Amino acid sequence: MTEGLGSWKRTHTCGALRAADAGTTVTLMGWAHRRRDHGGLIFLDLRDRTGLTQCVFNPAASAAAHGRAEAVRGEFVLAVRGAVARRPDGTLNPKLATGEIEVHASELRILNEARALPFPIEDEVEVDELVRLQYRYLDLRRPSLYRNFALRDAVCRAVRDHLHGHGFLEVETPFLTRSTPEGARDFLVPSRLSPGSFYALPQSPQLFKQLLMVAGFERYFQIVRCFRDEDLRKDRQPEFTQIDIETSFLGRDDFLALVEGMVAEVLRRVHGVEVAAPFPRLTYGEALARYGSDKPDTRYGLELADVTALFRGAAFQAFARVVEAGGVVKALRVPGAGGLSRKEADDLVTAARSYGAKGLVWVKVTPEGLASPVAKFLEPVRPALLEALGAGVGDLVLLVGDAMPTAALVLGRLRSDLAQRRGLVPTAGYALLWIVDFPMFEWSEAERRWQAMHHPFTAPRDEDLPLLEGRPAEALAKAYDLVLNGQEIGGGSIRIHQQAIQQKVFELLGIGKDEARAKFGFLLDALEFGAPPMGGIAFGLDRLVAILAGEESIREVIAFPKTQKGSDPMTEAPAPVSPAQLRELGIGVLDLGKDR
RNA sequence: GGGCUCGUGGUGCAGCCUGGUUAGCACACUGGACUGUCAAUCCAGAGGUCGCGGGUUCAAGUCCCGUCGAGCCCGCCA
Repeated sequence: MTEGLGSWKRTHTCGALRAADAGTTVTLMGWAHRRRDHGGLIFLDLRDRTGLTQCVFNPAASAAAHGRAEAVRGEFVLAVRGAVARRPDGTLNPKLATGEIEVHASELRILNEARALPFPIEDEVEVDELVRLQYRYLDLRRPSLYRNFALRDAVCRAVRDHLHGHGFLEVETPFLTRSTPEGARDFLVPSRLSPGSFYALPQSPQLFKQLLMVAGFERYFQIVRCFRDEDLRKDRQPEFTQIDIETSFLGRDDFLALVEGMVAEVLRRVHGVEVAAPFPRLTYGEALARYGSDKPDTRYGLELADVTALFRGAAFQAFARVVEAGGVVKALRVPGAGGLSRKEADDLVTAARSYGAKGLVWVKVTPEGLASPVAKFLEPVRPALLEALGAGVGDLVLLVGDAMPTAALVLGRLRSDLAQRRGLVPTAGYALLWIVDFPMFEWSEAERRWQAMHHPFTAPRDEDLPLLEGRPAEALAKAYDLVLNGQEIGGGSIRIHQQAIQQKVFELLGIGKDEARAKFGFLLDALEFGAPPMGGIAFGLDRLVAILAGEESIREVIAFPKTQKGSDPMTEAPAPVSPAQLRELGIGVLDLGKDR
């Protein structure tokens, strides 16, 4: 019953025809979106990626075409030939771009049939994500999802055009490379030619892009897949895409200006939005103090306050001891939230604990005074506390006493939880923000050693170089993150381009001379052969596109994403391989059984 | 590694708390009717290992334990 295209050529897409086309004979191709069979007349909405066109089959006009249309079912692939006609008065459909016209079909070819679908091809149908992923090729037929990929394409094109226009070269770097210490868990690939040895898939092209700068390429970029074997989230996939950029001979501010131009170009081209450059900047210390986050959403207020001084030697022992030990007391005033129930208050305490706080003090400001489990201890500082926060009757005040940065981070997360729950987050608009002056190192209590906050190749600020001897905790880095609406969309730094400083940083990170030589020898060598000053950034493309598309999850902007367990329900990857394949690679699989 | 939520015809859900008729509804699907619909309408029909395994009970979709899968979160993600 199905047939080929023959000599037919598609003349128009299904989203193209307008009233002005009335009278032309056209050939459309696409999928049978919906069929309305009136016994005599059959209406058939033909869909391609551009839209819908109503085709009318009239037995009086063409009995053959009408006969074939009777057999058409959902998602059959069709070619329709006929004359464009203005729709009769009263039958125009304002919901369709093509709603002023219809095609009076004279010929119909059924190019392929389709089984009954597991779910309808419609926007806003709620289908279990597992089923969507099993039939992803059907899921992707939904117009809203197609739009996400058109948007993703437009973002990539804007990035490429902008960077090419500024002298950048797109260069590919290896996927099969070597495992490096620090950072995320590596995906490993066994080597057949060197049994027992493994490649690692890159967590990012970090080292290679620096080597391209040593090579004198000056301006490099790549839209490139990166791999990290960590647990998944709605904004984290094991393979994801970065816009990776590196430049030579640019200081931090010149580089940031260049990046701002690119981001502005993207927003202009995909959304027609003009953003003002330079973007606002906040130091890491300020962001932490004011918002309790290194990626604050500045579209709403709810800033934190520091009330440490009020609790020094205070009656409230829990806080007094924290202050004594060098900790801080941070406060968050939530205007008009004083009406929360006991359960809501308890939930806040539970959340605060899960975020790492030892506890959370909540205070309702009522006409009768303070309502709180610890109200009587707070009474002595009540006037000072209310004044410091500008709090009044009806407000809720949250207090966390702890070491920095814990106290601020806990309140920062409660701040964003509460803003969301109370509907304070604007749904439109873009708040772009640079966070700068990150610390070079953070202390890992678990490993009892310093860790690089950004990565081990990040340069310290010139004025902080001396701090590397003895006071590394105070050294700040030439690192920067770009934050969009409270999400980190990019991060980078000016790199160390002098071997001696790189060696010193490795030392502080507990990477000994021999280990550094063994794992990064090629980089250390390169730094001795005339490395230019360099710096760069990497954007999380998936996150950026998800935000621009208004999607919660990056899975909505990745064509074939993985589930939270890292599997693909369609291909059923990962899957076991044959013993022969393993033998060839010199690999045996351990039986880890129940209790590994 | 841990916490929470979910799993019932193809899809989305109800039934579970308080065990006991033939597991119900909507959409999709199949057949029929219908010449202006656009979520077409009307009539009829088919379709279920209630994720899987075990237990309690006279009796389990329902209660208990385990397990698998999905989602969200904590840890993790330089």
